Amino acid sequence: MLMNPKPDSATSAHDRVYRRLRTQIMYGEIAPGAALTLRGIGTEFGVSMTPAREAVRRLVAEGALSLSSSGRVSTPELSNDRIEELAALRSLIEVELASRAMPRAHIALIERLQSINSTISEVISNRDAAGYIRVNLEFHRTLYLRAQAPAMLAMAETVWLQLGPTMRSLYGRLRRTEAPHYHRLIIAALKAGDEPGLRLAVRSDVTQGLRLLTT
Amino acid sequence: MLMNPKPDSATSAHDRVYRRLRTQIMYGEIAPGAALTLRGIGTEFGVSMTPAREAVRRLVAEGALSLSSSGRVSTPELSNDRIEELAALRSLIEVELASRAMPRAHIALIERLQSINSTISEVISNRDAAGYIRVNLEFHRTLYLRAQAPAMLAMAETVWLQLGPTMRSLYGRLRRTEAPHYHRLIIAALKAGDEPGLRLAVRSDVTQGLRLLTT
DNA sequence: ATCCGGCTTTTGTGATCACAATTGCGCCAT
DNA sequence: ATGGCGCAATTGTGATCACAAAAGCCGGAT
Repeated sequence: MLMNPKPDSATSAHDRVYRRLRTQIMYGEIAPGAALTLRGIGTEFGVSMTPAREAVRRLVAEGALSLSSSGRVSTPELSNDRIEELAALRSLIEVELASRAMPRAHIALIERLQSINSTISEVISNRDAAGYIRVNLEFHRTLYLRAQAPAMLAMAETVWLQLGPTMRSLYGRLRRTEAPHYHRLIIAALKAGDEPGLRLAVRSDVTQGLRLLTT
Repeated sequence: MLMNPKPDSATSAHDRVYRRLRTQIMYGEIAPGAALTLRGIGTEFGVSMTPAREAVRRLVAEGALSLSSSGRVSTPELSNDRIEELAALRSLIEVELASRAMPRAHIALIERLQSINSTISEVISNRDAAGYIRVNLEFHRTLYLRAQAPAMLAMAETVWLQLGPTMRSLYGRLRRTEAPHYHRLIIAALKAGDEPGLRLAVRSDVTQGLRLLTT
């Protein structure tokens, strides 16, 4: 007989290191260009270099960290061209995810989205950049999970990961005082069953941060 | 003064292993579900387990290999749902790449595409599945390189990688006798500067293999 | 004060080892 | 012949070590 082997806690050391690093990067808790060392990560998480190396390699493969020619690891500093590309990718993938999620979006999901959206305000008042990014992404992820498209969602999360360190400085410049306008448009389009409106709202929300680069 | 440090040959061992494995997987030279061992890979490439492990981890992170709960590594066997998702991703990303490449596509590029396309016929007559996949992807990559969008191209290649082992069996069922019809449509649209036609042709070419699943 | 040289320290890489868990084979009982 | 049990071989994981290269630092010359 196979007992349930604690599916969440039975993780290897490199996986723990990977997940914690990944979370820090995705939520913009590490500044762009910050340097990391394998031994430093190892001692920070209480493991040897081996799991630290594997976690770092994995994050490099996902574009969350960049590797200098001499093997040094740091969070990437993205060029404006690359940011534009990643925003375009977010738009392409997330519009599709939202579109696929819409037919399955029942009322409980919409209420959940409204609840998440309402917590954004208090995070904003605390000037908590990482918290803002986290709640914002939770809003999107909650919607996209309904699309039942794990490969697409993984792709979208990879893009979020690559944008993580940059988002912090971007949202830092953005002196926001209220919950994002486009989130309300997304919820309204979901309620109305308005698919073109949903696609437009998601595209607008995703590319909105881009304006900070050009202006 | 900084001399050019042989940018292509100065590679670490794990990178050599990674690239060779990646090529084999992307071009469908490994059947879906095939098992791999770290020690096996190590001895095959004349290195120890350490570089083999890093190469495998990297490929797992890219979705090119799948990891069982006990850490065993194998090429993934994709469900039909996942294949549909990946095809949809190819369509989204590659249509955008083609669209961005079109304004920069001068006559030399079109001739290059025609040249690549003409070699497909002879590969087909040899019943060389891996060769067919390789030339087919080279056709697409050549076009997309002109888009000057490295992040998008990397995303597209990741999808190709995930589909690699499956493509072999897919193209195996496809008894093809001539170069793909949609490649000629792509070239014609490029020549005519017909952007909607190009988008349609790319979308059709990319999702064409999918019909083998449903019929 | 600034720039250059050499030296020390830090850092990544790859090999090897000990260990635990899983796998898979063979043997035995029915 | 078949199904289950147990042992042996295989395999992934993580730690440690030796080594080479890169980075940072300190001092001296100009």
